[in-house]
Amino acid sequence: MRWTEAHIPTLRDAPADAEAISHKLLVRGGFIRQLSAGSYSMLPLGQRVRLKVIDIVRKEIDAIGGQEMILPTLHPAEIWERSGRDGLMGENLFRLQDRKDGDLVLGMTEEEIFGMLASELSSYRDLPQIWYQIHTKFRDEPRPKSGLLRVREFTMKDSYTLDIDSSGLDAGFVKHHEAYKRIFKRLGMSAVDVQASSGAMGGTESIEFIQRSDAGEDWIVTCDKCDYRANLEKATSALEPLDDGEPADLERFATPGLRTIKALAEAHPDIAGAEKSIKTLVYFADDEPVLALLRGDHDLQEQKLLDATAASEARPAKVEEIRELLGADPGSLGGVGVEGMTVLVDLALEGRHNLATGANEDDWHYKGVNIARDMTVTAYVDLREVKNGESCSVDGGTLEMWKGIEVGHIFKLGTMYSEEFGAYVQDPDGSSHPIIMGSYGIGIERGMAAIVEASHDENGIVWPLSVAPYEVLITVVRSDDSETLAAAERLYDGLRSLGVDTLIDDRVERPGVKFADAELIGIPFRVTVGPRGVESGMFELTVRDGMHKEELALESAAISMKSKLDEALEIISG
RNA sequence: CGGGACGUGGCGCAGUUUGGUAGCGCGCAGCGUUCGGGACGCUGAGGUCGUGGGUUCAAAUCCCGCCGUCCCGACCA
Repeated sequence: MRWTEAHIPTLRDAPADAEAISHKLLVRGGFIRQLSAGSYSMLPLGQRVRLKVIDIVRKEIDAIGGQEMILPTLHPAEIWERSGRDGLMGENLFRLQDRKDGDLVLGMTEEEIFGMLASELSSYRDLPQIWYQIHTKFRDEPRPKSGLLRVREFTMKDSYTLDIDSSGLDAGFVKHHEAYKRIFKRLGMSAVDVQASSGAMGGTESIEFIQRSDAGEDWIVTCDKCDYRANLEKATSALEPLDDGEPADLERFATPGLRTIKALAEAHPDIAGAEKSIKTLVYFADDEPVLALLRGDHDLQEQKLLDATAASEARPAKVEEIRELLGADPGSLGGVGVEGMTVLVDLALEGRHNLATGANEDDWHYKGVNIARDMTVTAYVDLREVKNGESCSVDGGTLEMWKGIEVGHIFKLGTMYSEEFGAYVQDPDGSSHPIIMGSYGIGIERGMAAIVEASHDENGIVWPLSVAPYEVLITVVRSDDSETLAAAERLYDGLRSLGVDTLIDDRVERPGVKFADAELIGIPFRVTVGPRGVESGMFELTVRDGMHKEELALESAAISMKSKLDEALEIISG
């Protein structure tokens, strides 16, 4: 492509209040433009990158047996009502009406539609299947932000596995897991797989792929010794064992004015240290009151509460609600004697005794609390949020926390969609089984932004070769000089005939402008062609990543450039 | 949804406190000089000041409503 024929409007200035560096660079470089909050146009340069990302994703999913199709994004709302996700997704689901007042929604993912298609299958012989599409998704995000990182309209590769049994699901899940690792490697990313919560998708197991970046919104916990990696929403850690001594009797004691665990611990260090206290939290999970009990020095991880209650929404109870439920204000709450209400106790409290907790009467507490003896516990579950520096529950290593961007997520779904949409097949014995589904997503444009977040310098983007809008940029230093331009054109034709994706900057601009633009748009290899080089028979090659320079002999420049590219591509795919 | 800020040529902004009919930088067009790291001179084009209403002789500026955008939080596959 010739720069003078291309649409590459680079800018000196970027949106000043934008937070994410990838957003600034992609706007300045002429890759994207914002239309409205969370809605972006892909300009020619951006579209080239996007298509290269899509191509890599498509090839890898094809390679594990995926069959590409394309489904509607406009869905009758009734389908989402049937799956129950209409309510589950709440405000995040775009809704609209057609001319006949029919309720429609725009798809966020398409388990429902794929499930409906799967209902046409009738025999185990039809399985397994991997179906996928690369298509637009809509989410009415409460707060789009950070450019392409969180938008309302985007492209997702969503694939779905259909299997007769859980071992089939496991196999499809592993295939995707491996394919995703290859995809992110080929995209030039260092994204890692971490254990994750399934959230509103439901299902049993899920793994996220996270690109480390401060622009990310997920906190990841990793062990410095082993390969334990988990989203904070899911992460666990090992705790030092505590000795509670001999079990004592339950006893009420007055605690006037003591409304925090800290105050209680300071006033009664012998009986109510934070580790020996119970933190009592009252939540509403889908309008159902839940008591969540944690050790006094621990914090609740709300996603864990959601997972434990299978609720789609949780919120702390208001003070008046708490008073109505338990008869006391926060600060004097406890689980002793609570009946007829879900009581979830964190695993760190299991088997503990001689603890202190509120008595559900203002200014009174219990001591000598033995959870198993004195409370009606619905379940012991993991509710605690891991803290930085705690010990790994696998090998005792030290846990570190860092932020990252979720670029992919794979789920073992189970049978909920197939049951709802009638996707059953018969096994060899003739009995009918719901198809077991898995679902697997990659956000294409978010991936692009994550690449930029991870790969840029002070002068601009450093695209990995595999997704760069062009592989080689020829910067013509004096394109008004006919001899120089002719030499550059010969190189351009030579590279193009060798199949190299080449952009030639043939603008009549000063060199500084061209160099600055070259670095901004981040093409991996730049060949500088100027009168000086034509004179001496050498072109200068600059590798964008690191800005290393070397010389190319003029007459063989195209060939040697091509072999350098092949070498680089081999490193990526090998 | 709560808090904060902003909306003025294509882009980035000043002007608003103190009302008098719009300005700067970049970019763009023409001419000339220059040009291997964001050149310079001259000339020029380009703006319903987000929008609706109000106050006023007069509104980018003051008042009210609405819309939009960004940031923090809540939220979020």
